[in-house]
Amino acid sequence: MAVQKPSIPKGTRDFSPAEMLKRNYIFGTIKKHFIRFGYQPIETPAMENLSTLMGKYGEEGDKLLFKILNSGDFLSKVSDAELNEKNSPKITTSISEKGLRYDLTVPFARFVVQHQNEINFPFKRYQIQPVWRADRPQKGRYREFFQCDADVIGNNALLNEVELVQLIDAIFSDFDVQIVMKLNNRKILSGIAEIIGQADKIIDITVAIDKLDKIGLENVNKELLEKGLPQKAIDQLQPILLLSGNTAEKLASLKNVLASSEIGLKGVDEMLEIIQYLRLFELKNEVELDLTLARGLNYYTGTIFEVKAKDVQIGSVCGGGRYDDLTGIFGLKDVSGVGISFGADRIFDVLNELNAYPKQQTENTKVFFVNFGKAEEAFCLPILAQIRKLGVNAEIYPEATKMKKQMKYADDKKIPIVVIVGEEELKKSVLTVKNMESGEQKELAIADFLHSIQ
RNA sequence: GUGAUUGUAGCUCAGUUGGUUAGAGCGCCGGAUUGUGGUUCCGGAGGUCGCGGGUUCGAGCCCCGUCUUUCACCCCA
Repeated sequence: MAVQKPSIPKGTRDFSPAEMLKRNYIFGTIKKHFIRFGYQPIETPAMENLSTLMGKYGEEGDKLLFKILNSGDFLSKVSDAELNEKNSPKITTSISEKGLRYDLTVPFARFVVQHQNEINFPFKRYQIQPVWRADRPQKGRYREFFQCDADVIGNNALLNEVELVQLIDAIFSDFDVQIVMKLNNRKILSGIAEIIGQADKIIDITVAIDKLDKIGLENVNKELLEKGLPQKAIDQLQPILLLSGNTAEKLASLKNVLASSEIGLKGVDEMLEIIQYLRLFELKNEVELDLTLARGLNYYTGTIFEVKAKDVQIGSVCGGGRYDDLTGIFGLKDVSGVGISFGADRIFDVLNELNAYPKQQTENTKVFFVNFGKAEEAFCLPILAQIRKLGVNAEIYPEATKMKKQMKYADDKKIPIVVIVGEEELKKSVLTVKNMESGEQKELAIADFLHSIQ
């Protein structure tokens, strides 16, 4: 076979040991806080039945699903007529019945329905796994990336939302990254659509006003007009989009504006309750009501969250919301859930840009033994075993090659302590211990050395 | 899916209007130093110029296609 140039698919990445150390720090930190808030781990398969995934993420989402070709002679079930039509979406259902998961929330809803009799509600689960999306990669967007999800399902109380805010605050404080937590409520957005008489256009409206920050009011209005909203409705929308003041003031004005919309008022009340709760404790980061926050996923029905890093431009690093009926489609009615998803890969990019990793790397090798030959090995191996038993990371070079090469190996791996045992040390039954940072070295008795590294 | 952009040594990049044998820095390997890394000095290996086609006496350079990189749009962690 001809030699082929090695490569990986577009939008995917390899991670080196140095990068994995950083990523494990991110996953470890997030996981630690998930557990502290009472979440329990689950995992689901990388692939789901396509029927589970299709139609959950809107029209765009369906296009961005990676589909898996059926095994075997997958074309045998497709008629010549269908093939000649060349209608890809139509044929997809005949040749593919599995797809890679697009997020962790929909598989979780499926999991909950499938295991409803074993689950103790309210069920707080966390899940840290990769997801796949077939869009074009660009800054902060990959085709394979990790999400770290925490969801509470089977409970309506707004305290769940409040705890998620605390969780977000705790995690980013731990990372030492400044963020803004933006909150909104789909019911408020529905109320707004209702009072301008465009309830059926809710998705177009939210998608357009989501861009207010980015493209400005004029362009948002232009887009709304293109989507078929009457000018009168757009005019009615203006004062709402331009609401100013702090969160409490905005909510007070909204209460007036949405007076005739039952659902809108409900949304305002929910936000008010959350704000009340948030007065009970201190947060390190700011929380604000952002009426332009819409979030694309259309299964959200209540509170929606989005978190942006203050010092790095990279889109949102965490997002989520409440979904009242995601399990309904799988046959379990009236189970509401709320959850958030941390974008580990974006957090990775943010921490890289800010160079915000802790200096202490606990996963690295701490003690390295230079290998001088069989007799020295026999002397060192029991000591090495004891060091490991003490919980200290340690290794020995696998063969007696040139010392220069072994020292360079230790230096490259940034191992802080090198133990040298050659003929002389062997005679005296001692260790020469070198501090790689200072360059100092001294002779130590075995017991003294073991004591010093504890 | 739309519009741009990128590709030359392991990495970062030079390479003249198309003209002999494609260069540098870093890294790698060896030596100076048969028991000492990170600094120094000397030497060496490493390239089908992303891939395929075309124009030309001649292509790393021009044209077409394709893949890849990065960015924006759509959408989104």
